[in-house]
Amino acid sequence: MVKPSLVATVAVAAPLDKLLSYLLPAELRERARVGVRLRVPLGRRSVVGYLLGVAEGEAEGLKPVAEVLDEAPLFPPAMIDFFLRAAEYYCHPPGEVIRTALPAGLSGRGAEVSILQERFYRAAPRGDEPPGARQRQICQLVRERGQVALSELREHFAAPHAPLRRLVELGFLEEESGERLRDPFLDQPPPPDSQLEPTPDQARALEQLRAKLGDGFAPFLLHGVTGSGKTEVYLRIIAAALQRGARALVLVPEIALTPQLVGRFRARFAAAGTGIAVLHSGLSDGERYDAWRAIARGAADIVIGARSAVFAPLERLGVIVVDEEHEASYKQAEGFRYHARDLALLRGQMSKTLVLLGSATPALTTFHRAREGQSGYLPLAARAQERPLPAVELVDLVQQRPEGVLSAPLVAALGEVLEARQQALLLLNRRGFSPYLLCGDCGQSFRCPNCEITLTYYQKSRRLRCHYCDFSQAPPELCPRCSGGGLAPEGAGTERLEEELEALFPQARIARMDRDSTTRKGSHQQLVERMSRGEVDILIGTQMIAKGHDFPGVTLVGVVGADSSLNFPDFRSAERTFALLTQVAGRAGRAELPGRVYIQTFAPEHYALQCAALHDYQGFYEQEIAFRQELGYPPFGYLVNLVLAGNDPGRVNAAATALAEALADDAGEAEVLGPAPCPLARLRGKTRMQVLLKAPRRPPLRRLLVRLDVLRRKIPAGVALAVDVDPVDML
DNA sequence: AGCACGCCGACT
DNA sequence: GTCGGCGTGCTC
Repeated sequence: MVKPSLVATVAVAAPLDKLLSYLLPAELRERARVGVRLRVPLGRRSVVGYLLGVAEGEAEGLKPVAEVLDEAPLFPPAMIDFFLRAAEYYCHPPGEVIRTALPAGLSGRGAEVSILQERFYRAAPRGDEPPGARQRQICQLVRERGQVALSELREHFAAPHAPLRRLVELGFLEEESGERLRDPFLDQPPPPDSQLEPTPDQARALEQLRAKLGDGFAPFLLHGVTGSGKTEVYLRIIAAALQRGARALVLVPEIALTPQLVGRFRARFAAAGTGIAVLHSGLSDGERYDAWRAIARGAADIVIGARSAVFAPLERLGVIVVDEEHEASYKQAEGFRYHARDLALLRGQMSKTLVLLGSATPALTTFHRAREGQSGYLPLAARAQERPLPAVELVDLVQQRPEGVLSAPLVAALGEVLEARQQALLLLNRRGFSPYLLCGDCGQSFRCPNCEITLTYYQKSRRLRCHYCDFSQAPPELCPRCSGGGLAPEGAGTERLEEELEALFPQARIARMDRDSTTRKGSHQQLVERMSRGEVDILIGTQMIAKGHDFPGVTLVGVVGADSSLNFPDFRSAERTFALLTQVAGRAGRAELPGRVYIQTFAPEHYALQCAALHDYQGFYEQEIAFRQELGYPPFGYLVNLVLAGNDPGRVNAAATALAEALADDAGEAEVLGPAPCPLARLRGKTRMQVLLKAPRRPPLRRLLVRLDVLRRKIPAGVALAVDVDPVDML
C-alpha cells in the first residue's frame, strides 16, 4: 500500500501556464500555509513558487518542495481564485501574475528573499554631543525623530554605517532590529476634517450605494466634475462599510499626485483609530513589504494605493473605489498588462462587494456600461457656489498664425491676468525645447539610434535626447550632412514656451512642471506649494499640471497645442483629448474669480474640442460612441494586441507574419489585423511588430487566444511575444 | 524564461 | 572526426 502523501499545488514564478504539484515533506507541513512562498525544483534549476493549496494525494513522480520562504502567508486563500481568473483573462502565467501582484523586493528572483527585519536607531539617554560632524548630524536627526530606520538614514546620509557603529559603541544611540511598520504619512499630522453636509446629489448617490452595501456585487459609476464632491461620497460610503465591519480598497491613479485625497482620508478616519495603509511609489521595498504585511495581518481597514493596490491582501472587502477611473495609468504597460479598474470590477464581482468608479470624464466603456444598465449611474452636478464652468475659447491657429508659440488672444489674456495679479496655467504636452532639430538647408533631422523617433532638443543643457531610452548626444554645430549652419529647432516644447514667456513678460514669475523639472524627489510637491502660495504667476507644464492639484488663484488656462494628443495614432485619441481638455479647463476660476480658457488648435471644428469647450460630456459621448460602433471598437468590440519584439528585424517580421497567418487561418468571427509595425516600430534597439485581434464578442477572441498558447511555442528564439488584452494604447 | 536534447556546418 | 549553431520541447 502506498501511504497517502501531502501534495502542494504551486504556481511557479516562471512563464508556465499550468500549476504544478510538489510533494510536501512532513517537516515542512507546519510552515507551509497557503499563501507563502516556496523554493521548488524546476527542471535543473530552483525557483520561487507560491503555495496555492495542500491536499492528500499520490506522490508518484513528484519532486519535493525544497524550502518554505515565509513565516506568514502573503495573501489570503480567498485571493487565489482572483489571481487565477486574472491570469486567465490576461493570458498571463499565474506565477507571473502573483509575482507582479506581490510587493517588489520579494519577487523571488535570484537569492534575495524575505526582507522581514529592519534595523532601527533610537536615541540613548546621553545628552552630550558626539565627536565629529557627521556623527553629530546623524545623532541629531535620530534625537529629533525619536526612532529612525536604517533605510531612512541611508536616504539622508551617504554611507552611514561607520558613524552609526561608532555612535552605538559610544552609547549615543541604541540599535534594535525588528519588524517595522511605518506609515510615511504619519510624519505629518492629519489635516482637520471638514465634514460638509451632503448636497442633494450626494445624498441621492449615497442612498443608492447604501442600499446595495453588503448585498453582493454592485458596480456604480459616480460621474461628477472636479469640485462636485466625489471624495465626500467615497468617505461616507466607506464609513458605512466600516460600520458593518467591512474593509475598503481605494485606487487612485498616482498617489504622488493626490496627497490631499490621502489627507482627507486620514482626517476622516485615522483619528478614529481606523488603520489606513497607503501603498505608494515613494515607499522603499522594505516599507512596501511592511505595509503589505500589515494589510495581510488584518491591521488595515482602508488601503489606498495606485494600480498594484488592486492586489492588496485585504479580506472582508465591502467597497472598492476607483478614483479617476478613466486614467490610462491604471493599465500596466508591460509584463502582466492588467487594467486595475477592470480587475477591481472582477475582484468586486468575486468578493461580492460594491465597486464605485469615479470620474468627471468616464471612460467611454464605463459610461456605456452605465447607460446599458450594467452598472448603477450616480451623477453629481457641480456645486454652483464652488466653481462656475469657465468660458472656453477655441483659437484657430490657421486663422491666428502666431509668431511664436502663443497666439495673440492668449498673450493678451496672459497680460490681463498678470495685471490683475492672478495666476495662469499653460498646458503644452511636450517636454524639451523642441521636438526636432532640423537642418533648414538639407532637411537633415536627428533620430535616436535605438528608437524610431526624433531626438528632442534641449536648449539649456545643449543636448539631443531620446524620450524613450537613455540615449543623448550633443548637437553638432554644423549639419553633418551638408556641413551648413542651418540647424534650427523646429516645433515647441515646454522649455521653449518658458523662454518665449520670459521674453514676453520679463517681470512675471514663471515656473515649469514636467518630467524634466520634477526628477528630484519632492520637487513636484515643491512646485505645487510655490504655486499655491502665489509665488508663481504662470505655471507651464505637460499634462502633469492638469492632474490632482487645485490652484485656487488660477483664472486663466491656456492649452498651447491641443492637436498633439488628437493626432495620436490610436482610436482613443479623441477620448483622451476630451478628458485632458476638460480636466485642465476645470482648473480655471472660482466663484469670486471667473475663469477663462483658451485652447489653441488647428482643428477647432473637431467634436472632442467643441464638446470640451462646452463642457459637454454627453455630447462627446454621443459622437464618439457612433464612431466606435461603426468601426467595431470598444465597447462594441474587443481587442487583443500581440506585440512581437526582437533585435533582428527579419526574424521579428517573419515571426509576426507566420503568427498572423496561422491565426487568420481559423479566426471565425474575429479579425486578425496585421502584422504591421508598431506605432513605435523600434524601441530601445528592438524592432516591434504587432498583430491586432478584434472581435465583436469575447468568445471568438478567447478561442483565438487558446490557439495562441500553442502557436507561441513556435515563435523563434530572439523574438518575444507580449499579449496585451484590452490595450489602452498601442505604442 | 532557462535548460536540455538533437541534428547539420567549419575547425583544432 | 568534434565544437557549436539554434530549432523544439519540457519543466511537478
